[in-house]
Amino acid sequence: MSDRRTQIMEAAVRVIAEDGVRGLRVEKLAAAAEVSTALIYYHFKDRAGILRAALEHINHRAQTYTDVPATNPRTRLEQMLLRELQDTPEVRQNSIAWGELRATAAFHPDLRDSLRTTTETWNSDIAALIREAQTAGTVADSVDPTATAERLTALVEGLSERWHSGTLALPRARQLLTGAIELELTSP
Amino acid sequence: MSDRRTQIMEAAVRVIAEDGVRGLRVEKLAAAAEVSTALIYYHFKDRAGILRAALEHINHRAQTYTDVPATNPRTRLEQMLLRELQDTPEVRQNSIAWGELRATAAFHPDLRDSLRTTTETWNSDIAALIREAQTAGTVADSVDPTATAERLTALVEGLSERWHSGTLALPRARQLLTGAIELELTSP
DNA sequence: GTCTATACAGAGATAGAC
DNA sequence: GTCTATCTCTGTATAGAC
Repeated sequence: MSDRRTQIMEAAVRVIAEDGVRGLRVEKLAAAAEVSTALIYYHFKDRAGILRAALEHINHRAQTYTDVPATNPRTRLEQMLLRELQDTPEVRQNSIAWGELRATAAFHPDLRDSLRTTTETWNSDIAALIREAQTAGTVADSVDPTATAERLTALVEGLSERWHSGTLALPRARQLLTGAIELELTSP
Repeated sequence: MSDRRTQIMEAAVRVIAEDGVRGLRVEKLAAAAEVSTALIYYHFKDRAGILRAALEHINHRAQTYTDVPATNPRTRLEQMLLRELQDTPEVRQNSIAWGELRATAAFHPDLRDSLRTTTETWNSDIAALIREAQTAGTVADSVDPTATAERLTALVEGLSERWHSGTLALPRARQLLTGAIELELTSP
């Protein structure tokens, strides 16, 4: 991928995080990326192409920025999940943009494949961590890693959207998530 | 509110559920409502007015359609939550439209107040049900009704969005939710 | 590869009759 | 209150020079 493409995609994340997919205007994207609209069309063909590429890009960012210093698996698990609920520009941008793409996928089936892949990757990363923790003895064997991972990541998304829509304060969101992790990992 | 207004708003829910907020075209709305575009502008002033009213309308619908035949509190709780994850046209429409509303609120702060109110109502309804179940002895007293309600409703929203975006099959979503309810209501 | 300038379509909004 | 007809503007996309 050329430098220009990444430059435009980085700008796309910012613009989408600010105005939403719904509010994405090619001209504004061009301004944000400091290039002409024509160049954007040259690289991405059309608006749908821009969106597809932006999704891939956000996807890629989302997969990588969650790495966390290695301590014990259970702590890493908590940190990985909590990291999505942090008020830093990078996380906020990514999280908003990611939410937008999810929402958009409800109306654009062509976006779904890559969305599904990323979600599955995230789920199985979390599930793997749970299994590690089980091996280490910090989590009970009775816990179902797959289902637990699916629930926790879905909860993160739900909390995250409430945060961004102003329905839920961030500290409360983190608190609720911590409670859920506690509950999920402490078997009956 | 006049009949015409409600007629148009009912159509708006359908159109938004189908195309999203961004995909809402006044002309299409007019066709769906079987009126002229001019009439819509007459009643709602401009596109923003249409949207505001539509979101209020969705809000209102969302508050009412979750009533459930009275059995014991715990069962009603499960049914109220599971009801959001059903593949009937009405639920699907409402749920998609509601998701759109939430997503849109991230970029339109003026929508947040009514959104927050509705969410809080939902939360406290669920919390009340949990307290009832505690009184009835079906749920342990150690459960925190407020936090549990917040987590469960947020999870429903997360699962719901995954369902609509094609990331998660509906039966699986229901299964995960049931599991979460089980976990939340069965204290350590 | 990248720009400036521009064509073109589609959607929001209004005028004016009934 | 409601319609038909139409105006205007915004945003997508392309042509063509460099």
